[in-house]
Amino acid sequence: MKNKIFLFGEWLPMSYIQYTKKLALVDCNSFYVSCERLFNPKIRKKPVVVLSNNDGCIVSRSTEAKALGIKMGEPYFKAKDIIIKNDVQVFSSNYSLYGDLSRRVMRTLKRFNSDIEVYSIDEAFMDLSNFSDNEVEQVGREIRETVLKWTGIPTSIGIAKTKTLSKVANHIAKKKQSGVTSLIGIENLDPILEKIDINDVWGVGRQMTKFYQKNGIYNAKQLKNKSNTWIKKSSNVLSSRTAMELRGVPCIDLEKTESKRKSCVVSRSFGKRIEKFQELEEAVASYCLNASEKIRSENLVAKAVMVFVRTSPFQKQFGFYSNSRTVDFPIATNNSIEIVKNALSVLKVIFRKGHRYQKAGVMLTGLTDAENNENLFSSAKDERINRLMRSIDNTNYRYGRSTLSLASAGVRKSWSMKRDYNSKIDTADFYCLPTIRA
DNA sequence: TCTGGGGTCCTAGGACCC
DNA sequence: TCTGGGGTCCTAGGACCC
Repeated sequence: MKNKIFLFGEWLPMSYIQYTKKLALVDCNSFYVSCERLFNPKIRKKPVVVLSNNDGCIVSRSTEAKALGIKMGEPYFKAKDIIIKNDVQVFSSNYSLYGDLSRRVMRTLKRFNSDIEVYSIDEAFMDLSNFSDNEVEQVGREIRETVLKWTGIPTSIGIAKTKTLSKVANHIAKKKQSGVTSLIGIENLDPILEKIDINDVWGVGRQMTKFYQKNGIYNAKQLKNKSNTWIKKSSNVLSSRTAMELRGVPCIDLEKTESKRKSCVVSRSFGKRIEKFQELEEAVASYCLNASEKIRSENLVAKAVMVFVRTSPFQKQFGFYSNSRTVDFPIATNNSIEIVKNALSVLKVIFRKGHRYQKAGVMLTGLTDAENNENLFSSAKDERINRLMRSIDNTNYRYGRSTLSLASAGVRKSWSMKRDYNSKIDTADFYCLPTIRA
């Protein structure tokens, strides 16, 4: 319990009594849509949506699209009528573009303060504690303007004493012209928290919303004023942390150093339903190649691989089938060949003939540093395999993914996902540079 | 006809041990 | 025939996030 102090019936970080923090949450507005707009001025004022993988769901909406009543996460086919009627511009997601623009935004933020936590592709927490209470909102505005000028991406910024409150502030900032809201220096936050629906509080999801509402808690103020004992007893520590944070007591620290991940998932829905074992085998093999390349690039090894397959949960008339199986490796590995071999061997076990498979995936678990993986059985053979993997990775990096692959991953890939509305912009690909003719 | 993908953390319950 | 209690570790499943 070093670095912690017992306060309000809870172990809290020592930092709480040392000084009060000022945390900013910077959130890119309709991030994927903003990325597409950057390279396509014609859609600046139009309603725009970006679809998830396989063109399945709507995952990003412009303000105009939101105003039309298109909902977040809604299946594309259900929104199609509104989309056609209102000439909504539709894009398949283009993750290499979004990833690249995200890095530009984060680099810009680091110019203001290197103490940032990159929380997701479009969000970062920043520590602005070294600015005074009255300065902080103006600093937020400067950050916002700079990001807009340097990257073209509009953001909203919320500033408060805790992460959960800065989420609240950000929620308010989203609706403001200036795009910046600071709750620093406000004595009584109750009138503000009262207007925040309980399901809009960070950390309160669908299940907890139902539970809270059943107990008469409909907004953030009511949760804040509920006793911690009751919350902890009827839920768990995470919920009581949320309540503490609403009270202005920081319980969730800024994570400045990005920690190594513990698992790596590659999974996809298929462009069409699959019934043949061989096609499933190809898909699982290529997901394995993908995942093992990813962990090699982060210098990790996996203790086990899990394989899963399933049919569509929405088409009950065919009967739902879902199954998974895990294999442990005798020695942690990142060798593609070994990972594929093991994954395919358990795929045989969970495959049932006669199903229309909709999705499959692999998960590498128990990831640890490759350096610490030396053991009694390491041999010259391992070194040869490592060299082979390195040269495959280098080739694929230079000439494009899956230039070098395994035969088991298939060549035709008839199962691969749909991307009918790709904008074909790739800021990380030389061949996508626009050409100018003289 | 068509419904995403990739993470983390917590908890309950079982296996196992003494 | 009667069959303890407490600890640890692991896993699966659920809840949350974006």
